[in-house]
Amino acid sequence: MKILCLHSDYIEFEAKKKALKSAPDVDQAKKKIEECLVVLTSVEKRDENDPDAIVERYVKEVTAVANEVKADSIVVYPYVHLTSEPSSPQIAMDILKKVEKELKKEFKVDSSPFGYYKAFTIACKGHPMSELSREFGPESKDDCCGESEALKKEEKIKSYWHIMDVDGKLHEIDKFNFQGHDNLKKFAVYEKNKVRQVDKEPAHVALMKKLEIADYEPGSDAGNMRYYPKGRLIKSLLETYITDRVIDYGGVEVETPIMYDMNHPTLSKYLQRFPARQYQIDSDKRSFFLRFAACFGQFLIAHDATISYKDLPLKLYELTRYSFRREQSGELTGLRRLRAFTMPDCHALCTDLDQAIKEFKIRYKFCHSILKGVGLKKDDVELAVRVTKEFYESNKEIVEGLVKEIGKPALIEMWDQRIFYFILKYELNFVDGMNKASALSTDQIDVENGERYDINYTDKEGKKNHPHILHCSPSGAIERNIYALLEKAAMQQNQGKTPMLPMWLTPTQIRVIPVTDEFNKFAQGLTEELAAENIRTDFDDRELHVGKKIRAAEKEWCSTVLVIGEKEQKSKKLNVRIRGKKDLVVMSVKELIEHIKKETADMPYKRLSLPRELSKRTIFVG
RNA sequence: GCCUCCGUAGCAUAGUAGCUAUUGCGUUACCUUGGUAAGGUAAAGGUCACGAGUGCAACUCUCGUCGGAGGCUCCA
Repeated sequence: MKILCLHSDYIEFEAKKKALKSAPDVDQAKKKIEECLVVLTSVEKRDENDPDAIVERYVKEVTAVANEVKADSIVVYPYVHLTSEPSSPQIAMDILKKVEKELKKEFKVDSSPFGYYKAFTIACKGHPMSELSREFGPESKDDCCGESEALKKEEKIKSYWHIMDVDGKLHEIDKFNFQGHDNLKKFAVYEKNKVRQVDKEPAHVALMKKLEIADYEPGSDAGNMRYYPKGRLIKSLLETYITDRVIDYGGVEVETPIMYDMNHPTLSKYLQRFPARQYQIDSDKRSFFLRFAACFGQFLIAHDATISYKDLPLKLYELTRYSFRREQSGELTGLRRLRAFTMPDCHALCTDLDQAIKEFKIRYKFCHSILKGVGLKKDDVELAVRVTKEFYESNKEIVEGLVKEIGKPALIEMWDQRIFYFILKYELNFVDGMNKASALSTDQIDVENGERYDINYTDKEGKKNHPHILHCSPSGAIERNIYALLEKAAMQQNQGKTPMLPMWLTPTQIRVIPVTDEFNKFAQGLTEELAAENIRTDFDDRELHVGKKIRAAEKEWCSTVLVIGEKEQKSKKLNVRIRGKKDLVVMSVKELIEHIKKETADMPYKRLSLPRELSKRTIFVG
């Protein structure tokens, strides 16, 4: 919808000739209205998705303008020339009729005839507020008043908060004894009361820069980060790890487009169920939105596939680089909350609720195991379960099972009716040093989209059925994993411990430091030898004193540091400084390799794409 | 999106309505050949975020824009 509001002394128009066959006849061809707000109006193609929302928004906008300029007479003037993508005349007429009816409740309203060539004269007042244009759609991004269906619905729905203990008993949050469960308390308070007392920048923001992992990119939109070589390595390792594990679990990896047609019949309906928070792209005459998850692509694939009950559960998987969510600018922070993020998304199509529940349980264990591999144990996360009352009443033991598995009390949110498309959902939340909580792993039982997307499988009797669909991100966003690891390291540092990343993610696993440049050759040989074992090794060939090189290695969080000189060259024994340990350890090369292999067992390996000689490395951050 | 605070060299910082804008790290050059967390000397490096306004004079005051942080709100 595009409108142009003109506060006018008068408007005079005359209907000359029908421009559309379908145009209704008019009884009064010529008309003059004085002291009015003329609203030139173009109804657009995209408005067809949700005419009622558009009417509501239109009335709101026009009312606001009319009140501002103190006009009590409004002229709705159909004016298709404002847009290059008009809606069908039928819908436009329908919308305009409704608009007129609504506006009449508060204003004197006239309208010019629809579908005619018209002659007109407008005398615009010319004061600063007298000419205003507005543009909006059912999905418009600066949609402040046209809240989506789901949002409005959510306001009405009551939710009940509880803590469930390991024995499956529900407690009121206020009455629960949180002793020994500090993080859960912080998380529960955070979720329920939305209380926050933070005045500092989160710790990981400084770390992500200092360690040359990631940085803000002023040349892009907010929440779209740049990743330096070390950050790319860490991301790539996490991506590989999670993808490999999902494939082991039975995931079938696909790749789907990052943008979708706004007017696709199925997608547009789905879109309307959520707040208008997506990026839009206009290309020629079509509008696209950037995906906020892999659901669309995977559902469209599933829609076209021939699926037998024997194939189920069918687990479709994609690592989305990127998913996009246009979060409000004030909500973005470092790597915690982004507008472009990398999210593994694994759906499972299941025959019925029973199979969905069975699979849901398998995946819950799977998520815990994924997070453990990433470096986040059960101690590091808090469980939240969101469930409809109806589902809970008849499936208590499932929720209890989730709590039992994590082995500590959890937050339960219960709704008296279903808001979104799911009946049960859990999240594993990380609570950071400032008591902020963010969801990592999550899974949902979706009872709606099988039908919405017309996804079918053939059952034993040869009949078509819609599957139940599980939506799971086993790790949550990769960037958020990095955020959690850095925040965890920062918390350890505050407790006087040495901050570090899991060794398999550490960019430099072995730093070789020659005592003088005399030993550079030896150092280089040793570096190559270790690197050949798939251990990320580099050596500090810069003309610096040993103490300084060690300091540099410590500041980079290198897992192990070797200082080598004459002693090592002769004895072939290495003095190894292991991060987090006070004393030096003497090892042979073989023992060192074994130590690293043991620490990184079963985790993927990738090379770091930087020169092994530190003197040849570009400094990306001061 | 709204409210509050912030933006000075690659990074981190000091400072003032007035003459050539601090300091540290890093960078470059030279000296130092050094054994487990900072060796020495020197040099280069700045449109004080951007734009407008007020003043004889603006990095400094005011407004706007952009970017960042925190709060509100939100998180499919």
